[in-house]
Amino acid sequence: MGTKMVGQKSASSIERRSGVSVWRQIADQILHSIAAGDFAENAALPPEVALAERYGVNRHTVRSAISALVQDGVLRAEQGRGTFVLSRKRLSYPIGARTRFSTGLQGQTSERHIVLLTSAIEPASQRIAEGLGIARGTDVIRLETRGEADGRPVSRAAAWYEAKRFTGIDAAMAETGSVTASLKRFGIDDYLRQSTVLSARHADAADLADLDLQPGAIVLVAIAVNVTPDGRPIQFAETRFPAERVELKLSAL
Amino acid sequence: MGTKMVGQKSASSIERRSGVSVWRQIADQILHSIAAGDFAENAALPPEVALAERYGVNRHTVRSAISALVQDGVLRAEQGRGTFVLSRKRLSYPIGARTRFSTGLQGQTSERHIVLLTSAIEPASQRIAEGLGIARGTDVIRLETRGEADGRPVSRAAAWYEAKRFTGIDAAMAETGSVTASLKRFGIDDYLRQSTVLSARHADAADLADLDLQPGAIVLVAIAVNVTPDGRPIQFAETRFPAERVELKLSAL
DNA sequence: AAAATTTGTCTAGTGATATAGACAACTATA
DNA sequence: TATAGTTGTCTATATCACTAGACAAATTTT
Repeated sequence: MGTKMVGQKSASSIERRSGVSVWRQIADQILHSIAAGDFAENAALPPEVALAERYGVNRHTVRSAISALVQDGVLRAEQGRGTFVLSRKRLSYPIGARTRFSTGLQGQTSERHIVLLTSAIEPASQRIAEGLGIARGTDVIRLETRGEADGRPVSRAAAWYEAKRFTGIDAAMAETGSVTASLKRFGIDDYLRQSTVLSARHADAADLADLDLQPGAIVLVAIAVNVTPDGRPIQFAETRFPAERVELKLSAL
Repeated sequence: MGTKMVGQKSASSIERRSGVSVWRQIADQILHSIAAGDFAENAALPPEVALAERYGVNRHTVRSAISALVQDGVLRAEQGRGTFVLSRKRLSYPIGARTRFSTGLQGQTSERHIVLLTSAIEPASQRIAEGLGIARGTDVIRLETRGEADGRPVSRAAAWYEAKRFTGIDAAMAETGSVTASLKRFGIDDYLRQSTVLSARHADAADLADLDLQPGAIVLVAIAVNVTPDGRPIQFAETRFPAERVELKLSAL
């Protein structure tokens, strides 16, 4: 019995007939194990036979899991030598009353920016109207953006602003690449995060494409309302983070 | 160019050969759709043939998805009539500086409590020692608890306290079923959440058992440090929430 | 009563997933 | 150089996942 004890980890085993294939479950566990810091950068994974024994599966099944992670750029396999962790650690993304994309990630990455993907004017849906405190059907501007750090997508957001009040914010965003700078043009020097609701789900087809994820990946979903210091709603936003690359740090509590 | 439909809903499609079976992907999407409020309580799901057409799969595949959700208590199928949503909405779980289990869920459920599962004394690991600001290897008390609301598990936590300072807190927890009440016995009338780190992952075998989840489910993981008002660490805790039943609301920002 | 709608069950065929074993290719080490 | 350890490839087989079609059973509508 390979009583492999991993510190505090449970003996995480495999569920059959669950709708999730064995190789993917193993890939997920390896990924989780790497993210948890069980392997140093460039460290060797246990050999395939050992992993197969540990998970109680055939070696070929382990190979399927590994090859998915190699495809994904997480591992590198070298014939005769072993399989090695390329692992980039997860970004710790701060969430707080004054969270700004750029400030919080300082020091963790060398390069980061926001890309404006599309913008459109549309009538406010029920939940957006509620969030912004306006009547349902009022025109709002929707900005779709992607946040990138070191060339990898780390967030994907849709943000809604009241159209009448923020005419031209799409151009400002495209030009400055910064929400804070864009809002300055509308006389808003400061804004606060009023509320945030967090959930998690499997990535859908859009997430897979937008965030460059593999099927089966998990996204963290944050729905937030930003307000001026005196409490007037400015922005309603839904942001999706790839759970494998990002963790959320609630620091300003 | 795929004209991306952005009504509110993405054209949520199915990924083949992803390691996640088609029926599970559909089950997840239906679940997500229910959680998003697309169906009223007791509303009828579209008929199987319609769903099959919409997802571009065989009717039997849709039936697999539905039967998993029926097994899971989310849907009820009635021959000749249709399939109906039993849907219990997700609990909105508040996370803030002064989050207490009981207070925040008020009004959302009729019954809620914390069960102490096990307790043990063990040497502090690196990360726990760091969190509590003590030397690695110092004895700490670990309390394993489960939070339940309306008879369903909504959280599963491991909390660590310095053993010397909080001798007997396990008994206090067992007796009172409340962290706040237990800490009062040690002269702590108030405590704050210093920091919280959030992530999400697939539920492992332990989560499945502890939280009564189906394989493939997602858990939100919150790692928190609680401190006294003057900043002394009291408790280091890791809490897992079932993403399908709980969302986290960051309100006290 | 009849028709239409919907879920439930059955059979059959195809492709993906997983197991099993053997051996080749490459690397590091004794 | 020889050996042990590791990844890469091949064949074969069994099981699961998905498709396809047909019909039964139950309910609602006409």
